[in-house]
Amino acid sequence: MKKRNVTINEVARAAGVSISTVSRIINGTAFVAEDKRLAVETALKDLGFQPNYLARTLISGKSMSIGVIAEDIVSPYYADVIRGIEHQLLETDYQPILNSGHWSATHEKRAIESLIYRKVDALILLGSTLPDEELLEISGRIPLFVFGRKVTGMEERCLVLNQFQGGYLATRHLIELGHREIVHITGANMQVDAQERLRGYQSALEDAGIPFNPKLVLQGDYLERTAYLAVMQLMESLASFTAIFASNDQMAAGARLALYRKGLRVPEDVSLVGFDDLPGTAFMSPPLTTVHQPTYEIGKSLADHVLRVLQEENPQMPHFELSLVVRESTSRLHYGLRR
Amino acid sequence: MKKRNVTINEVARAAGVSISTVSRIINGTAFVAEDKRLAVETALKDLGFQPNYLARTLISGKSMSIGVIAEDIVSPYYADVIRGIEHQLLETDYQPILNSGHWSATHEKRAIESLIYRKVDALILLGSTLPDEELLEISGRIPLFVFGRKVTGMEERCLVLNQFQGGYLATRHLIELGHREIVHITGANMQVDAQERLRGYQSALEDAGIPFNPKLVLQGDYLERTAYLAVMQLMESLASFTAIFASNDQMAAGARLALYRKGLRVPEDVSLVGFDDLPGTAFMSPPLTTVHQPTYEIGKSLADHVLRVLQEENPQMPHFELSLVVRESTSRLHYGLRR
DNA sequence: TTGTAAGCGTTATCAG
DNA sequence: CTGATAACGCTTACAA
Repeated sequence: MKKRNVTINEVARAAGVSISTVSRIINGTAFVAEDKRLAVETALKDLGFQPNYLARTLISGKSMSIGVIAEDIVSPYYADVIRGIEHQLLETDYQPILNSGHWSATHEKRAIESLIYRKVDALILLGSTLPDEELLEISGRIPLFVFGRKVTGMEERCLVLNQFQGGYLATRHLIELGHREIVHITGANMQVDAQERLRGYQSALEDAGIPFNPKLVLQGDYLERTAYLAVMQLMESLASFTAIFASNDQMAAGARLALYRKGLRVPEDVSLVGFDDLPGTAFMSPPLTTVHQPTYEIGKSLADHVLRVLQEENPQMPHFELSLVVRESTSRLHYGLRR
Repeated sequence: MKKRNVTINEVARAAGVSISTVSRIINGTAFVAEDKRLAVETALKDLGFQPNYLARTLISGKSMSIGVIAEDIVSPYYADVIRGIEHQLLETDYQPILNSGHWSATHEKRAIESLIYRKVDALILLGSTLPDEELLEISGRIPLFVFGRKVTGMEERCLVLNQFQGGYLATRHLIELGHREIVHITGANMQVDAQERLRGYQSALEDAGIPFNPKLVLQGDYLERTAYLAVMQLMESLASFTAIFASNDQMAAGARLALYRKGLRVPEDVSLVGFDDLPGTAFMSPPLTTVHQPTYEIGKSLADHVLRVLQEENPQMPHFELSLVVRESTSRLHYGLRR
């Protein structure tokens, strides 16, 4: 079943020309007499010639591929960025090669080395757990681009969103609806985005003259279960609150289930805001008010940007804003109704 | 910034040996005198030598990579299979190279050719829209494995789940709870799995002596919006039903929102069953009863199987069963309460 | 045990 | 315009 691959050599012999001529025709590098061109072209077809990528790349040094490492390919958040990258690259000769970092510095490092070893022309990191110095060092070896993380020393290669602003927007929205006892469920402990969103929350509170109550800040980890448990516990402690701002949509779902279990309605009894605007949150019941991250567009722009850099164009890193999407999980506070 | 890559040649010169000796030490192919070994090893370290994958692969013909093409990497369903594949491969020297088919034969074909061109050692298709003959032809060029689709002529390379049984299980569950007016929202039109699930639904109905009512079958496409719209319309037509079985979890969410909009409770007024058991459905409100597909395990087994085949082990393709996960979106029919 | 040299399949650089 | 021939970086007979 395994027919040996036909090489440029056999084509040359079949067409009665030299291998250089064949190469020229394949790549359109130079003019070739009409008759030879014809002979070669039919030989190419007849033998079903397929160029060998490895041999090509070995010479040119360009693999026409771009490595993409996401913390987690499964996460819908990164998946959407990846979709954008893929779509943008579809029109070009470049191929994305995907890999996961699994939120672990070891795995990430491994994935990076593996892709460099495979001679990808550039590397895009969708989130990263490696220390700045290490990323800088890698950046010296290969064109490196990072999404979701500012690396000092290579700021112009980083695309970050203003998560602080997102947290602020979400919280201010709740405040404007009259809420003052607003719970915040944080993201994974040390993660920068999570910290920024918390800061946004605090800042909005402060600007509205609402004292910060640490008891209303619940430690989460971006997963449904933890948020669910935390909110359950909060309610059992009889704490008083009228709104919840979760640091991502998944935790908002967890919180929503806790409220459901305790017979609290959303938004009549408790208003709920998420973060990310994952596909699907528009179809939660009720549809979730959340902070939209333009992930797909980011993916497209990022890929485009990388390509430009590879073409030595020296473009500006694109910039994106977060925006609040008001749906049906938030409503004006009904005074007199609280726990 | 671009230091030229150090080659085995420079290492050899630095260590005062020949390139073959260096190669031998790197690959452990043969014994080398202790002193030379030491010299080479320090040279390797000092120069920071990194072997060139392309040159290696050009010779060996093995790229130590496995191409994975999913209809859609973003779909949580396939993403979970991919996660399984990745995890299994993590322990080996093999690298997965991911790509999307975007539910289009053209894109899929393109992705396949691209990966073959890149000399992946095997190809895993997670779903496929190409005709059988084409897949067979590809299978002649490279070890090919297909998940979610039976290709005649290469059955032993296909891993399929019994979707009929899943549909049957879901429907029977509802019947056992006393429901007789059960709506089914189908998956994308021509897709085999969707057809099988519908057949399972019909078969369960028949076995219970419940006449099949085509008006209760709603045409879906696996997306929330369509299911939402279809159920809204159904309710406005004043059709009578007490349960809904959606062909996937996303459509179940869409249906759930429609019920929510009309003030119908789940499961008190209408029972709801999904399909897939995507991460997150356990945290819908209420947690969704659904048919579990062991996607992660499938990914792991599949990768393991591919590796074995590559090692000429001739293993049996693993087999998996679907199972019903009963959560809180279904309950016994309250007689007298219906629309 | 070690080195020389012949590939692997292309592209690039020369002369002609 | 075209054809030798030298790379590309590495592995692997084949000698020594």
